Amino acid sequence: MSTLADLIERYIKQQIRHSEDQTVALSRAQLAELFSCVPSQINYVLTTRFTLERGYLIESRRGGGGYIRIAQISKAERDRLAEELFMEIGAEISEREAEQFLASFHDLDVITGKQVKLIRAILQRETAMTAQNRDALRASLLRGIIIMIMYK
Amino acid sequence: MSTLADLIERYIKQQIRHSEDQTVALSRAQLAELFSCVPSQINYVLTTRFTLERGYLIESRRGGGGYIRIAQISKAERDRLAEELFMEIGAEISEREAEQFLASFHDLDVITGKQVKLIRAILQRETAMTAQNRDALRASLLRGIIIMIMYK
DNA sequence: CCTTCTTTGACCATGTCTGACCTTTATTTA
DNA sequence: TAAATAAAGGTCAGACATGGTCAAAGAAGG
Repeated sequence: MSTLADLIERYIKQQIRHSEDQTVALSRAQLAELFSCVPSQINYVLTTRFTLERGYLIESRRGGGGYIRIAQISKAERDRLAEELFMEIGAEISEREAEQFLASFHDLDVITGKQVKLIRAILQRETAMTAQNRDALRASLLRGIIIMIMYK
Repeated sequence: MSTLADLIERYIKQQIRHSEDQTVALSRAQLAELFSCVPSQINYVLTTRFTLERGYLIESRRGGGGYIRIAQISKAERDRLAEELFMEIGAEISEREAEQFLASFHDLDVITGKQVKLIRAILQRETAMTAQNRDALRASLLRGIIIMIMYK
């Protein structure tokens, strides 16, 4: 049985399919009106079904002329973004930055959740072994591992 | 879906692009007339979209023959401003501040429109995951991402 | 039952636009 | 040329128009 959230999700995805550029702009209030529900229900659907992990970008604006725009990131686009992200790995990165990269690569479906854990463990283990230049080592490792996965 | 302010902003930016020296001089009253709105609407657009942080200089004069001149600053100047802007990212920033920073970096050509969207999504996603210290996390993420882009 | 997902509503934050009133500068007039 | 007047532009508060958040109640599934 479909829930309201499912219906709204389906509706939005249909709109995206029918669009030219895999993007829809909608009014939260109007959508809520269309489905006879409270506006915040729309937020619920967005936060549970149109996340970055699932390949969607959401942007919105309040006030007069406000809107919610949902864009589906295409496979090619994701690859491009992943490529860009990869280029952004500097010569040296902190543990925290490495963590951010891992999360982003995961979001872009470059690596799985298990791979994230494995890579994290590898980074920790390897950097613990050397006394200097851990950040550089971490960057090299991350780069090496990611490129292996990307071009497998 | 565009608001009046958006239309006026677009119009002015177009004028600047079509100019020789990245500068336009306009009459507040005439512009207001052109867009059928009150003159103060022009001020609204100027103060929200053509700020120094975003790379524009405004000068004006009242009285007979008065004018408003908008100038887009040079590339070198923009780089300097971007540097300054970066330094202004505090230890903790709100979502709204992050949004302003993104708009500013975008106007200063540090990041592309697509990068803005991606970064916004990443910030939202990451901050949604942790319950505390969101502002601090947001600041770190923004700093990290921007600096990687700036010095890539 | 217990947990997780869904739905709602009260309250919040932010963006836009207008109009009344103010200030500055140029031009005209006495 | 000082005063008056006209011709710009500036400020600000308030009305509106949206979207966002969060906690709690309700529903569905194990």
